[in-house]
Amino acid sequence: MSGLRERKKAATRAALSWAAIRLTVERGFEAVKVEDIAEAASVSPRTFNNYFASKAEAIVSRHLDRSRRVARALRARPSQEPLWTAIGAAVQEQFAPEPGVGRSPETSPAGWASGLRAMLAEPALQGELLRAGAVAQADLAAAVAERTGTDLDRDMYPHLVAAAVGAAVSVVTQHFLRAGPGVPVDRLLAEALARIAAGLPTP
Amino acid sequence: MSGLRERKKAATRAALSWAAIRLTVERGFEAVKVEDIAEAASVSPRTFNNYFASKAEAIVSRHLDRSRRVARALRARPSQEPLWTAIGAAVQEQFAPEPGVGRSPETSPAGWASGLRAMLAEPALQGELLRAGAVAQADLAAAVAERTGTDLDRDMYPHLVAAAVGAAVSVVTQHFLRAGPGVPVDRLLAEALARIAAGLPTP
DNA sequence: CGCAAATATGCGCGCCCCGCAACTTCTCCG
DNA sequence: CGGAGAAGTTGCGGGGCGCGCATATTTGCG
Repeated sequence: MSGLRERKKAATRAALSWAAIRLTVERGFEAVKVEDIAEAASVSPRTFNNYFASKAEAIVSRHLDRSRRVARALRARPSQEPLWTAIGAAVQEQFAPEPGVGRSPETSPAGWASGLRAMLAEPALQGELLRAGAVAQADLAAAVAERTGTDLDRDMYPHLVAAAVGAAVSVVTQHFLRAGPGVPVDRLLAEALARIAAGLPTP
Repeated sequence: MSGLRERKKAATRAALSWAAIRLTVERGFEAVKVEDIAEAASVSPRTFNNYFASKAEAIVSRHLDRSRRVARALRARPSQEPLWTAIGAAVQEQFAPEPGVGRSPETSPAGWASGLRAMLAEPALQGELLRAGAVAQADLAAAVAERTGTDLDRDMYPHLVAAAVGAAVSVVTQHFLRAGPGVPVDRLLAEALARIAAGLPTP
């Protein structure tokens, strides 16, 4: 069912989200009006709100989509694989650095990075970002429950695993933004997940 | 420095937060206007925004305060105590059920509980709640760094520990609201923390 | 008691989010 | 292939909200 309609809708959604991100990184969250985003996506302001309930939602939309794919990736792993091995692979698969994407041609890498930091420092964005993480965790918990034969309603286990994975991703992201790209993301992710799977003993 | 000024300010803040919570539980988030909260606290609407930047912030304020106390409690534990023992105690200390508090005299326990659920289901609230958790985690990470002699900027370890604890608290809360008070909170918390400290092995 | 600082309040602006009612574009089936 | 109907877009308008600014009031202190 990928008619013209669906494709156009997806395109508009992506254009809006991308415009929201780009403009916010360039000018700052407060300085970007919904009208600007709509215009950048060649759409009426009213239409913006048909796709997203807020500026923050639009900006976070990409992160949300990517995070939700982790659960799908986990289901695709062979079922005889140990849980934490499968989780590690599923996460790496989604958070691998995408070649070429993620920067506007007009902006210098340095300016982009600092704009990104400023954007992620925005309180309104942080809340939305964490909410996106929570949504993704619900998906992931379901996948974990399937794989381990636990009950989503009665057992805390799948929720704990999902929350721990979310915590790892979040911590790695923050660390990466704080310390800069000295160490590649996949190494950091592997380290974080390994520590958690080891019970976080005092080093 | 606890002059009349400070005490009055704290009282107003508490009154506003409490009014926000009570009214939201009774009527629902959308149905409560800032004006109502201000009136319930005998304060002008403009003053509300001198204390809180949004309705959500006011509602979450109590949860935030409580969560931040965990770090303080951890510092107060004897330093020869094993890390996870100390953390368990510090968390339990803050999230122990408070006798008598937490309900308006006018409302039935059942109505209050269902109102609470509805309130916590509100997207805007969830974001703010998670943000509060993130703030508390920063405090907690600092306390963990002190205790374990790790570096907040260079090591992910203290952040991972704090995030894991936050995840545990969050999961327990959700489970408690989902399954009802069949099992006491302190048992659930103990179980969640124990599982994390054990590395979340598949059960 | 009286002044300086902190706080509370009133006013007004700009923006955001959404419901509603046309209007346009796509889909699907006879 | 053509027209009915579904789905998407847009303009309009309103209710609230968050906040800057100026003013009035209260508190702390000498």
